[in-house]
Parts: sequence; structure tokens; C-alpha cells
Amino acid sequence: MTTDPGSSPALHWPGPEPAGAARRVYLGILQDLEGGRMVPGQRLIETDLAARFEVGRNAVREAMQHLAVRGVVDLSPNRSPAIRRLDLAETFEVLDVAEAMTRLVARAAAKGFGDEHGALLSAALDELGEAAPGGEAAAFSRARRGFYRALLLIGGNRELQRLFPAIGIHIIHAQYPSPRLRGIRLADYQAIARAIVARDADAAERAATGHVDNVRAVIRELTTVHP
Amino acid sequence: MTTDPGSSPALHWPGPEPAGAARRVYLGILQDLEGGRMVPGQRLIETDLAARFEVGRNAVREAMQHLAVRGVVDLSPNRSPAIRRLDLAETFEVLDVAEAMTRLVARAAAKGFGDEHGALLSAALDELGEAAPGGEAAAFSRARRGFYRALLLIGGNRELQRLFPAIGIHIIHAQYPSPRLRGIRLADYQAIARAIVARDADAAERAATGHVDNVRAVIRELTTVHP
DNA sequence: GGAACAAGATTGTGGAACAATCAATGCCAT
DNA sequence: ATGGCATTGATTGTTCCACAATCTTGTTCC
Repeated sequence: MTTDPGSSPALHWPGPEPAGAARRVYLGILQDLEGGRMVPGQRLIETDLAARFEVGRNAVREAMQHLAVRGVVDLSPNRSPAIRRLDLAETFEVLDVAEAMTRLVARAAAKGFGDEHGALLSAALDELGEAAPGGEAAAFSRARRGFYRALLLIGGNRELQRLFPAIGIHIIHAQYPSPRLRGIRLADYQAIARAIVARDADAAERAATGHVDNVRAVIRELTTVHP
Repeated sequence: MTTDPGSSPALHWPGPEPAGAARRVYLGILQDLEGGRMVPGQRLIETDLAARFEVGRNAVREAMQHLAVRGVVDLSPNRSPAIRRLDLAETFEVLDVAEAMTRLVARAAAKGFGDEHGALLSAALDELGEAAPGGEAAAFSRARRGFYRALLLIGGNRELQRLFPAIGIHIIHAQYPSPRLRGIRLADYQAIARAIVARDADAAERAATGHVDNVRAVIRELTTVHP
């Protein structure tokens, strides 16, 4: 058995994640972001990160590329990478893309669901339920990723597995860290899961659409209340 | 004025394309692929490419990352990058993702279309018309990219601009270089453009769906005739 | 023929050095 | 003062090198 070092989850996800030294930087930045220790707009200096994570500038650059693919940082030539900041318009643009992709994920999972997937899905839901009420933001983020990972696995679409993680969802969570989003998510996820277990692709797609609509509504509310 | 070296197009696309040295490698590989000088499954050796394009191994690695994002090469640790090869199942998986995204692109363009976009769109269509009949594959590929670029520009969705080029379409064209696909595409693109000019989002989305269905049909035919 | 071993090829990684570019600072002239 | 301008420092872009880690291939021995 290969020794899986450090904070990596148990399941190996065949996605476009960096490996080796770059992975340390990549995961470190993501954790900082989830923990609120980095704010959108913040700049990242290569040499600082290289020193902090004890890697070469090479690895830092590689990690930045992956983070840029995930929509976490903005990369522009001769400028320090910066944590991506979404204005309201771009937030909804991201949600439009997220809706299209999430519908496809839900539909694929419903079509591909088999009895062997029941345990996986309910485990993901359980983890969500535990993290939702009052837990830390990081725990809920992990559970949410696990849920989508389960759906992608059930659906079996490799291109979707490759592209779905590239949607700029991380930043939306980082920029709108409202607890209200969590409760809504949990209920929506359960609805999606029900439709998947019932192998009802249309219902799963509707549930996914409804979920994104709910997220839109909460964000609209959060931003319009603000004077 | 900055000297724009070599084969770069005139319009600067604010997408996730590599810059500088890595760009040479990136564009070179893509051209090789379009020209049929590289076949799916072929392995790429860092040092060879570094020597061929007169850049450092760093730049080659960066280019490989970008190509992997575009779904052109497969990257796995401690292995030489290889031109991605799609089995039939994965081909249709890519097309499922392409359908969802293309629908969104068409819908966004229809909603965002303004009179100022007319010239851009018709120019893209003209270029397609010239390249379609008997021209080279590379010219048609360029025209096709220009068409989608116009749509993305009209739609104005920045997240879509970022993610759409990541769909593994390049490989599909490299693996199924049938002239039949070209004719179908031209007609479909004209239909999509008509709906966009009419600002009919539903019709544009239907046209996009129909187009992907046509591509599916051709590929199914191409592969089932083959014993 | 097959398994264990050895040699070679290729990638993974860090580091140094320098060029290129950008950002901030301070200076000067008006 | 203040607007423009040169200088300076900080940061990224790029190549080259060295070596470790890993995979691949070929060979030998049983």
C-alpha cells in the first residue's frame, strides 16, 4: 500500500489535482481561503510562498496554474497572482455556468445510479448533515465537495469529472460565507439525492436547477440588503 | 508598439492561454495536432520539445499544463505527457458536456446580442464559409474557433469564456477528421447565428442542441461502419 | 519461458543567475 | 503645490544546472 502523506483525503480522486510539491502549496492556499485567512484581491508573492511551504518557485508556479484553472486566483503576465474577486455580475455568470454543469451532473448520476452506489451517496449525505448545523465552514466545504465527488463518480462521465471542479465555486463560498447558504444547501442536496436514488433524471435535473436558483436568491438578498 | 511574434492572431483573447515562451510550445503542439503531425496516444518528451522550440524545460511543463486543461494531453505523474486518446464512450461523454456548454453559449449570445455585434458575427460566418468547402483542416479549425469566440464575446459571460475552451473538442476533431463533419457544422452554425441575431434564446439553444446531435450522429456512423 | 536484476531514459525538484517588467518613490521644473 | 519624469526596488519570466526519484527497457540467470 502506498503511504498517502498528510492531509489528503482517503479516496484518490483521478482529477486534475497537482501532485507532489505543488500539491502542498495548492492545498495550503485552498485551506487558507476556506479558513478566511486569505481574502479576495489579496496578492500572492512567489518567493514568500516558496519559503513558507519549503518548495521551489517552480512548484509555486505550478500550484498557481492549478488554482487559476479552478478559478481561485487570477493570473496576469508580470503581475503577482491575486485571489480572484467577483463583482456581482460575474458572480451570477459563475452561477449560470454552475447551473448548466450541475444539471448535467445530477442527470448523469441519476442515469448511472446503481445499487452499489447507495452506501457512497448516503455516506456523503451523512457527512453533510453533521457538518451543516453549526460546524466549521471548512468541514462543510469538505462535505460539499464529497457530495459532488460522489455524484460525479456515480455519473461516470470522465469529461465532467475533469471540468466540473474548474467552476469558480470556491470563490463564491469565500466571498459569501453566509451560514444561510448552508441550510439551503443541505435541503437541496437531499432533494437531488432522492431523485438520483429514484433514477429519475428529469427530477434530478429539476432539483439541481432549483438548488442553484436558491443560491442565487440568497446571494441577491445578501447583497441588496447591504446599503 | 509591442512586437507580437509569429503566428498569434490579431485579437487578444483574454482567456487562459499561456504567454511568452510557453505559448510557442502550446501553439506548436496544437498546430501539429491540427495538421495531423501528432496522433492520439503519442508521447511527448520534455527535453525534445525544449530543444525543438528553443525554450527551457520549465516552459514546456507550463505548456503541458495548459494543454492538459484544454483536454489535449493526458498528464500523469512520472510519465511522459501523451496526446489524449478518447475511446468511444469518452467521446460521447465529451459531447454531453459540450452540449450543455454550447447550449449556454448560444443562449447567452442570443440574450446579449446587440446591433454592434452584427459585423463580428457575419465576419465569423464568412470565414467559416470560405474554409468549409475544400480548404485545409487547419483553416476550418481556426474559423470554428473564431465563431465560438464571437459567440462568447457576444454573450459576455466571463466564466463561460474561461471554461468553454477547456472542453476536449480539439481531440475530437483530431480523432475524427472527417470532411463530413465540416459541412454539417457550417449549416448548424448558420442556424445558431440566425437565432442569435433574432435574439431568440430558446431557438438558439435548440439549434445548439441540434448541432451536437448531428455531430453525435456522424461520429456514430463513422465508428459503426468500421468493422 | 519467466523472474530478478542492471542500465538507461525521463520526469520531479530545488536552486542560482540574470533579464524584463512593473510599482513606488523622490526629484525637478513649471 | 503639482504634474511630469527618472531612478530604484520588488517581483515575475526564463534558462540552465544538478541531482534525486521513478519508470522503462534490455539482459542474465535459473
